Amino acid sequence: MNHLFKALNDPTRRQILDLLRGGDLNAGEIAERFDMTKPSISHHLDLLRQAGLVEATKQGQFVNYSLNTTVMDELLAWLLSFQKAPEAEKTPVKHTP
Amino acid sequence: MNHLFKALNDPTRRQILDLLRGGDLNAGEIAERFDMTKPSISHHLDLLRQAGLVEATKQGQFVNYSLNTTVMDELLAWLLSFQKAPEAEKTPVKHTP
DNA sequence: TAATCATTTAGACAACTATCTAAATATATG
DNA sequence: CATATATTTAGATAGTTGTCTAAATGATTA
Repeated sequence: MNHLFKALNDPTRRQILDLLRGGDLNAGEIAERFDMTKPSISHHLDLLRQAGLVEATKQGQFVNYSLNTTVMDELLAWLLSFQKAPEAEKTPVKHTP
Repeated sequence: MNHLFKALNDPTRRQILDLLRGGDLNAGEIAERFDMTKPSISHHLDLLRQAGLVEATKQGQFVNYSLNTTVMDELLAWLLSFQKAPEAEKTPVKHTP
């Protein structure tokens, strides 16, 4: 999960993911929405792609980026496994009937 | 969520969280389980504490560390919001009745 | 083919991070 | 009080990361 955590550990990259929820965009359209140069955005997109969070498909001159959220499943499972009460209660508690 | 993502973006820190699921441990007990110096572990514990993922309580000579998973809720919600289908289907599909 | 547009690659640089050793602080105990 | 134990703080260093500019690649169009 290293690549995934690394990819998510940046506000710009998380914003890109949020952006793509509205539908696919190409690299230029994504870059337009940030106050950052295109090479920088290209680098972020590369890290997202390495993590499997986005898929890049060349369409003529353009490169289309689309979300792939299946990669989040493992992380989701890990997080959820923390949520369920793992320990027995230490003091007796009246349960709802 | 920056502190949270930063805290989770390290294998040692994630291992510490996994360790603490088995119950509270003090700093020394945690350090014992890693091939790393105590100051390094202390630093990792500090970052986990900053993110709110663990709580440190001094008990005499020792410092007890315990999990606090409530901080994960926001992240969990964000991840889950990606899972639900956001778009209408593009081709008609027979729904289960 | 030449010119233009979209995107990425290369290289540089400042800032941040993980780790270490040495020292400091705090608590317990003879 | 003096010594030992637990933990953190300080400072140093190598490696990583985010960003930029300049150049390269690839596709479209005059």
